This record gives sequence, structure tokens and C-alpha cells, in this order.
Amino acid sequence: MISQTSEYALRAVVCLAQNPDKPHTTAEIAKWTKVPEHYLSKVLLALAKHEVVISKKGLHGGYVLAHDPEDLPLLNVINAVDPIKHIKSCPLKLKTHGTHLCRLHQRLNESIDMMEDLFRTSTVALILNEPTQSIPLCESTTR
Amino acid sequence: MISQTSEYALRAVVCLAQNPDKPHTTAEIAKWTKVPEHYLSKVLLALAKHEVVISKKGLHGGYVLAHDPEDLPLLNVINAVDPIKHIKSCPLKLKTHGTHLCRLHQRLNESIDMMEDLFRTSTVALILNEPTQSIPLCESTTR
DNA sequence: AGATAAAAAGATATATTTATCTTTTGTATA
DNA sequence: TATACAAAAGATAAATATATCTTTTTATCT
Repeated sequence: MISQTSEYALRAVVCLAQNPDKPHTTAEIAKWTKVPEHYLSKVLLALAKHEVVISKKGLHGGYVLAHDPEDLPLLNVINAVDPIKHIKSCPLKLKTHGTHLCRLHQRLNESIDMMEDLFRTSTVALILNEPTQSIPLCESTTR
Repeated sequence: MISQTSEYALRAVVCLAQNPDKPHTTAEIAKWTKVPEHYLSKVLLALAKHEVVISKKGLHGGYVLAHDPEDLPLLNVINAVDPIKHIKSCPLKLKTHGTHLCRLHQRLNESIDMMEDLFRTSTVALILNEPTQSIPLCESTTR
């Protein structure tokens, strides 16, 4: 439902949000989030390109969040690495349908819209602060 | 968001629902739904295995729906070919999380649940009967 | 300036999904 | 019962997503 790549991106972002003190290297984040290190480096690159995170090269460099967790919807993270695609025109290319979607694709689109809305209204901060029994993906961190 | 395979399955089922008069061959359905014929045959096979459609071999054979469109949620179609997977345990295998999902994965799961609910409450009949400007994926049929 | 740290970029490999082609099996009907 | 029809099954191929490895560029600190 959500791609592996999006899942990795979300993990990385939540991890950075939990450790805002200083930049963290790909290797560190990979270790905490259990994402394959070299693949994560691509994911972080995409996140940096879309200004979800900021990268700093060189000694003491690494990645930090580009925004407050309050201002960062999960949707932004997802769209940076694996954009949610809406159905805009008939996938069957029926001439008679033109720009109108048939009922089937309207329904499919509805479900995509619903999911997108949930991710748009869920910020990273919400994830961090919601009451629950498990602290998000971080037994290795100090928290 | 929904796999290509699920999309194909839904198209085939809607097509059969619109043409309930007699069994239809893979070739016919492929033509109407614009799904690659040989791939569609695998998809229909899976639908038959899960009793969404009924297959008849031999002359005048083909596929018919196994249920009234009123009794056939889109979810059943989707689950037959590409089951919706819920997140049941921590994907990071954190010992401290055990059976509890962290907030991140609770959220992801919520979105999966929402989508599943929509598909569970949407029957094929609903697709056929909803008012709209485009008749579902069928300019080639008689309707 | 030189050494080192770390991201960026590029090249390659593996796995999964999607698609095609061929052969076999079962069924109706002439 | 022979024949044609159509699904079932199996084998192969192409495309895409995921993952790994290597080299290059850029920044920091002595």
C-alpha cells in the first residue's frame, strides 16, 4: 500500500525528529532505523532534493530535518521519494470517457484521496506525541 | 497505491458484471478492458481460485461472475489477486516493541484500514449504479 | 595545505512485478 | 468419437523496484 522506499523515508525522518541535537550520518540513521545503508543514502538524497531534510557534507556533517516536526506532514516525506499518483484520466484511454473518470476509477481515486488526506493531516510531530505504548522505532536512541 | 494487477482484476470483474448474459472468454474480456490478454488469463485464474468468478472450459466456455454484483465488494476482488497486507508487528523487529506497533506504524496501518474499509463497503453493483457521466470502462459493449 | 569525514554520483546486482508464449487438460457438440 | 474451443499450467522474458558497491566531490579541522 505504501512502498518500501516510502517506509524507509518515514523511518529516517522520524528518527531525525527524535534526535534533533546535531546532524546524523547515513550510517547512524541506517543503524537506528534498520534500513540498508546504501539504499538509505539514495532515499536521503531524494529527501534533501525536496527540502525535507538538509544535508551537510564534511566532518560533523550529515542530515538534519529542514522543518519543525509540527510543520512536516507525512505526505511531504512520501511525495519526496514516491509521489502519490492520482488517476486524472481514464486509464483505458476510452475516447468516450475523455476527461471524465468512470465509476470504477472514481472509486479508486477516492481511496487514494482518503489516504492522501490522512497523510496530509498527520505531521511528524503527531507521530512523536501521540500516546502509545511504543516509542517510534527507537530502542537504540537515548530517549 | 493499488497494484496494476488489482486494477486489471477490477476491470475484468466490472466488465463481467456489465455483461452477465453468458460466459466470456479471456480474449473478449481482454479486448474490452484493454488488459494484456495473457496476463489477464493469470488474473482470471486467481479470481476463479478465490471464487470471485466461475470458469467453464470448452466450447461456449469462459468466465462468469460467481456472485451478484450486490454481494461482491471490491475488496474481495483485490484480495484475490493482491491481498491487502496489514502491519501486524513492528517491521523493525525491535524487541522492546514486541506486539505493539509504534506510532509511525499505527498511522500507516490506519491508512491501510481506511482504504480497506472503503473497498469493503463498495460493491461492484455500487460502481455500476452510481450516477456519473461515464459508463464504467465499456465503450465496446452494447450498453 | 593536508588529512579526514561525509554526502553525491555513478555503476552494477538482485528481487519482484508485470507480461508473453507454448503446451496440456478438460468440455461441449456435431 | 473426432474436433474445435477455451481454460489451466508451465516456462520464459521484460520492466521496475530494491539493494550494494565504488568513485568523486565538498566541507571541516588541524
